[in-house]
Amino acid sequence: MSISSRFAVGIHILALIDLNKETASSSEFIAGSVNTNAAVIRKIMGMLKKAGLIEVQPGVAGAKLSRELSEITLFDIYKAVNVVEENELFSIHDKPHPDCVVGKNIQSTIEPIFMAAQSAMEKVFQNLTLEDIVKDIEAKESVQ
Amino acid sequence: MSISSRFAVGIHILALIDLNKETASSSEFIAGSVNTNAAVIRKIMGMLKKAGLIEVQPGVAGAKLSRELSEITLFDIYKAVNVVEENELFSIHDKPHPDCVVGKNIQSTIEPIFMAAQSAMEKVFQNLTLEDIVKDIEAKESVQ
DNA sequence: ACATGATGTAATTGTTTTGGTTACAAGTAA
DNA sequence: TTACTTGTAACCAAAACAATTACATCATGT
Repeated sequence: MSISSRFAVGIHILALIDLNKETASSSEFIAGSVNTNAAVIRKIMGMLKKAGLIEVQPGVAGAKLSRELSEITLFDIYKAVNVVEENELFSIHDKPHPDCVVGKNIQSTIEPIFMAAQSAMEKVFQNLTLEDIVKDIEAKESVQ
Repeated sequence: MSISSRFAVGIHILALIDLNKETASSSEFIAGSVNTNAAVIRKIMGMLKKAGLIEVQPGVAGAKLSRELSEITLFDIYKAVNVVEENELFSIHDKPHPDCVVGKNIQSTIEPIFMAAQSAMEKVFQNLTLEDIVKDIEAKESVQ
């Protein structure tokens, strides 16, 4: 099991749009950097657009960020690309036997724990922004 | 995307073995409580056995916990049933273009963040034991 | 107006994972 | 021996992913 790479690609796309501001980042160009098909990029960019993170116009090459780098958290991207449903990171077997002490109670016992675990994970993304990503990339670049 | 219910079922199995100590919990019996096939239960119990959490003997019905309830964390179970690989909760697109500023650095920038998020999630399970689960179930039971 | 090139989106495909199912070898015990 | 259990292997349908192809639609420059 693994969470879709749409999330990583989404971060890649947004960072690239910013670091490549001077020229238009077409889906073809981004696809070259990500190393995938342009249609895949357009699909993910569609999600980012729908979430209000970027502005794109049909027919015109490129996209721009809707907000400041520091105003876009990784959690925003995570939600935009829809890689994990709300409180459904962990699946629970359904219809455990209601006549059994464990079967009757296991779901309500486990659910809040799974929710807490998912929240702990998501909080990491809430505390990081695209600015952190871009600055980290720039720092690595300046060293080389 | 969702993490396999093997984890939830693993917790269910162990809690049931404990709460049903007085009689032997055969795979058939457990399957009834979980509401699935006995072969599925045996497969998961094989993982729990391999991880040293339970003791089972071929041919003889039932299983017993290898350690005290308080000595078995949810993280132990999580690892035992192998639902998420080490540091691979999030997948990252591979072979981004090395001639691109973003493509060259994105992986090393994102990886530690993804690891931190996964760790935050796993820590929740490290801080909970089967004892917490069983006590919670017993508490619910005593109210009814 | 028209050609060019871009985005938006649907349909298809191969691969992998999941959970369920059947079957059966091998062990245990009355 | 008989009955029951665990341990596995094999197989299947369904779902998710990422890649790919195709094409409608839009924008722009000549």
